[in-house]
Amino acid sequence: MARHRSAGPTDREMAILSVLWERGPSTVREVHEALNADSDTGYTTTLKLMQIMSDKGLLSRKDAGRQHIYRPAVSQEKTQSQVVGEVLEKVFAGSAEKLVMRALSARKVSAEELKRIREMLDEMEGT
Amino acid sequence: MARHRSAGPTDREMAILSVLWERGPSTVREVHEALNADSDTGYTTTLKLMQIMSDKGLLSRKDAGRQHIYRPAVSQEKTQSQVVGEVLEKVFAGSAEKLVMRALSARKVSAEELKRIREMLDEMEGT
DNA sequence: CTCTATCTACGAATTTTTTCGTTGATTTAC
DNA sequence: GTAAATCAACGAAAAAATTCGTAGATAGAG
Repeated sequence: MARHRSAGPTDREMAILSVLWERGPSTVREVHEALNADSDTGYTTTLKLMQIMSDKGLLSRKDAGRQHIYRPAVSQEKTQSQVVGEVLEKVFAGSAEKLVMRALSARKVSAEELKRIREMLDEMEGT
Repeated sequence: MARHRSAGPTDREMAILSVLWERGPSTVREVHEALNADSDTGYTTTLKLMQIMSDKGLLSRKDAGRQHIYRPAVSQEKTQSQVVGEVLEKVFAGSAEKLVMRALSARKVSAEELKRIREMLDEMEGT
């Protein structure tokens, strides 16, 4: 009697979405091969997952001869916001500050990026 | 033949850790009741999960008469960093900037917090 | 046309995560 | 002391997520 996931794509679904966001509309084969740079699962696994995602409304597809061309049906922005929102609640008790701190110390951030972050802070305070 | 989770506590495990980080060492009963403010699962569910987490090394426990006192065996800092690291890779293609942006627009951040974030940016640039 | 490769569909198996029922022990209230 | 409440242990079930095998259809090579 497991409970409902609040929302958001699963890990594998996320991986597939990432490929599609980056590559644009693609066939199962293309996604599968992009994916197998990292992992190593069968072709039908990727296919099945993409079919499920299509049913769920995460992907849309159209026929192209014998094969199908898939594209994301959800935006990267919204999905990212959704995931961040979940993590914020579940892991950081809602504190965006803490999350930002951890993110900044987790990775090198270029001077360019720091600048843009500052600009965003300015905007937020400016109002 | 599902694959290995790269790391990190599951959702429910995370919820339990959060309670323990906030409350400090607690009994199963206490954790269970703190949890059921939100969800609504049986006592034995919480118990079982905490036993599993104990086996995994996420929690440690010591006897106190008939009952056990549990405490986190992993730090909140490391766990948060770990989760952020995963999200960074899987959802933001490694871009801390993007993650920070989304986090900032996801929640109201107080002037105080903005200030501390700025200070962190200063430190990072200062070097 | 025939053979081979490739693709989707479908069902099912596996793994992981979450949940609970039952049991037996121990404490507490009466 | 007896009954009711509370607890940990354990095994198992249910749900969710991931994986793949097989089958049938279609396209392309020869």
